Parts: sequence; C-alpha cells; structure tokens
Amino acid sequence: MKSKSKEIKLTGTSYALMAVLHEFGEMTSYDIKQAMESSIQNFWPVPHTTAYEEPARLAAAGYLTAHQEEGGRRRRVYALTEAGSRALAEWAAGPETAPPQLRDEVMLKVFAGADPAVLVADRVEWHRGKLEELRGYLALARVGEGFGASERTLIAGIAYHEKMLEMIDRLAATSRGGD
Amino acid sequence: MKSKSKEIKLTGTSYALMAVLHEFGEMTSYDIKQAMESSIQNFWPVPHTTAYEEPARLAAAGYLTAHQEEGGRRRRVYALTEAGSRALAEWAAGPETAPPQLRDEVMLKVFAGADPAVLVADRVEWHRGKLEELRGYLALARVGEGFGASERTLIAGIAYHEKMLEMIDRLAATSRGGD
DNA sequence: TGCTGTACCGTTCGTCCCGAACTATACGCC
DNA sequence: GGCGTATAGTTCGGGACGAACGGTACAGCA
Repeated sequence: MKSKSKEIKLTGTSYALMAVLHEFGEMTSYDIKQAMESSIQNFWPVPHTTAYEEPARLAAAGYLTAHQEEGGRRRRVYALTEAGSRALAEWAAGPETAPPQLRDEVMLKVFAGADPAVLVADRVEWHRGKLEELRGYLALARVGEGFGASERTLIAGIAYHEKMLEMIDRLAATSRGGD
Repeated sequence: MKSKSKEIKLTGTSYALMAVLHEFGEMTSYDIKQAMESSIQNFWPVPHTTAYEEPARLAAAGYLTAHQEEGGRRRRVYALTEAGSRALAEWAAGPETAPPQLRDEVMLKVFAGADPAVLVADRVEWHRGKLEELRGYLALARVGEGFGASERTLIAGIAYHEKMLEMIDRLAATSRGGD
C-alpha cells in the first residue's frame, strides 16, 4: 500500500527489538543491545549482532526509520514507524503464543552420561551471578524512570533464577536420597 | 586419518542426537525423533526435520554409519561409529557448558505491553499438559528398560515444569498484592 | 483384488539466526 | 602524538527452523 517495501517475516526477535524501541524511542544499535541486555535478555536472548542486522531488515521492510549520523561513527538511529507500532501492538494483543523453549547444555551432558557434580556447581554459581546482575539493573531502573516494562521483566527474571536454584537443590536432594 | 570425511562443527544438537544413539543403539530417523521427544525434549528442543538432516550431516563426517533398507520406505538406519562415540564421550567429560537459554514468548508479549491474564492462563494449562505427558513417558520408561539417561532427564523435566508453575503463581500473587 | 481413508514416515527449500573473527572510533594518559 | 583500552560496528559461512509437500503402510470394506 504505502510503499513497495520488501516483505519479511516478523519473528519473536523482531518484536523484541520493536518493543525496546517502543519503550525507549529513538535508539542506535548499540543502545538497543544494551537495553535488551538489561531487560528481556532472560526471556529472549540474542547475540549482539542481531542489534545491527535486524534493525536493517526491519527498516527495509518499513517497520523502522533509519537515519545515519554524518560524522564520527556514523551510527544509524532507528525509530518505529506507524507500521512498526501497529504490527507490534497487533502481535502483543493476540492470544496465541509459541510454547517456551529451554536449551540447557548441562542437562544434555547429563543425558549423555556426564557426572553432574561439577557442572551443577558451576551452574549454581551462574544463576547466582545472574541474580546479582538483574538486581543491579533493577536498582538502576527504579532510580531512572519509575515502573516500566523492563522492570516487570527483571522481576520475573529474578523469580526465574530463584526457582531454577530451587530446582537444582531439589534434584540434588532426591538423587542423593532416592538412589 | 581414517577417511577424508568432511569436517563439520558439532553442535549441541549433534550431541543430543548422538546421545540418543548411544543409549538406544541403531535407529532410524523416526526412532530418533520419537526418542528425543520422550527424553531430552524439554532441555533441547529440535524440529523433527533435524532427525532427518542432522544424521546425514554426521554420517558424512564419519560420526555415524548409515545403511539404507532395500524395500519399502527405504529408511536409513544410523549407528554411532568409533569416532562418534569418542567425540560424544569427550564432549560430555568436559567441564565447560554454555549458559542455559530460555525463550518465552509470553514474557516477550508482556514486555511489549500485553495483558498477562489470558496468556498466563494458557501457559499454566500448557505446563500441566507437559507434566502429564512427561509422567506418561516416565511410566513407560520404568516398565521398559529400568533406569537410564532418559529417565533422569524426564524427572528433571517434571521438576522444571513444577517450578515454572510455582513461579507463575508467585508472580501473579505479588503483582496482585504489590501493585 | 482393489479402493479409500488415515496414520505414519520422509524430504525439500528459502529464510532466519548464530557466533567467530575482525575492523574502526573515541578518549584518557603519559 | 603515540599507546592502551573500552566502546561501537560489520562480515560471512554455515547451522537451524518450519512450512509445505510427497510417499508408504495398512486396515476395512466392497
């Protein structure tokens, strides 16, 4: 209708990126990357190159505007277009969601016959580190702009890691007791 | 050394597949698919086409043998080679693991501003369904061959879904109470 | 014995996604 | 003005995904 922009498939990652732009307005790729790290990272992880490649894709399809700075790093600044906002809102309003997916290499190794002991100890450390990290982001978010989407996501992330730690505890206990 | 087979990168998915072959021996793609569904599915989901494409890749690289049946469906039967077993064992023995990754579209939608109510209700149902499914597999596994890798993975899967349900409860409670 | 319905089984293909490796810019500091 | 380091940005090859489709087996029944 409004322009002969290339049709692309909007994926979860596309929406994640647009949601960030929706919350914070104009951003460079680097800003996007940072914002994702301190918000939805836990529930939708992406490699940092996504913050460079995906906006270009979305812009080509008309969901984002892009202007490149003249000097210096010649960064591109992205913002949602009307079409982008609409697509995001429509998607968010729909009741269908794909089932959640977990990828856990520790479990995979255990499945392949590995001894859980060391792997699990590292994993516990990892979750604890994540908890600290998220609590840090949360503290910043509260000081900053009050209550927003990022904050809710961070709270959920904290709950998630706590539950995972409980799960590890429980599995360790039962395998000690029940074997 | 032993043959000029093509070098490929072994990914988590490669090892998942080899682990299944290690546990059950010779299998067709379809068998592999079924076995993965009733074991590591929760911790390493893959689309069913993987069970057809990946073994071919692995066989070309010398990690699997393949013979095709003569009549009927002309199915290919795969088995681990020496090289495959070794690669799997070495990988499983190593202490490094990639951090776990979760992808959750419900959280993503909430982040994008969606109302959690309906989404969460569906999600609770989904986890309950999974619990039933896994308990079913577990019952079969126990009747079958006794205690194996699959069974341990199923038990962990059950713990996982239970914890996720707890997490949802808790988040619902705090957002009701704390808002 | 042949038809038809349905469950089971297998493959192709275009696009998306990933991560290793690399390059470039900014800026403080000696 | 050169050096170190943190920050910012890009390329590219191949793995992964999922929609769509095609083939095979077999039971039931005419």
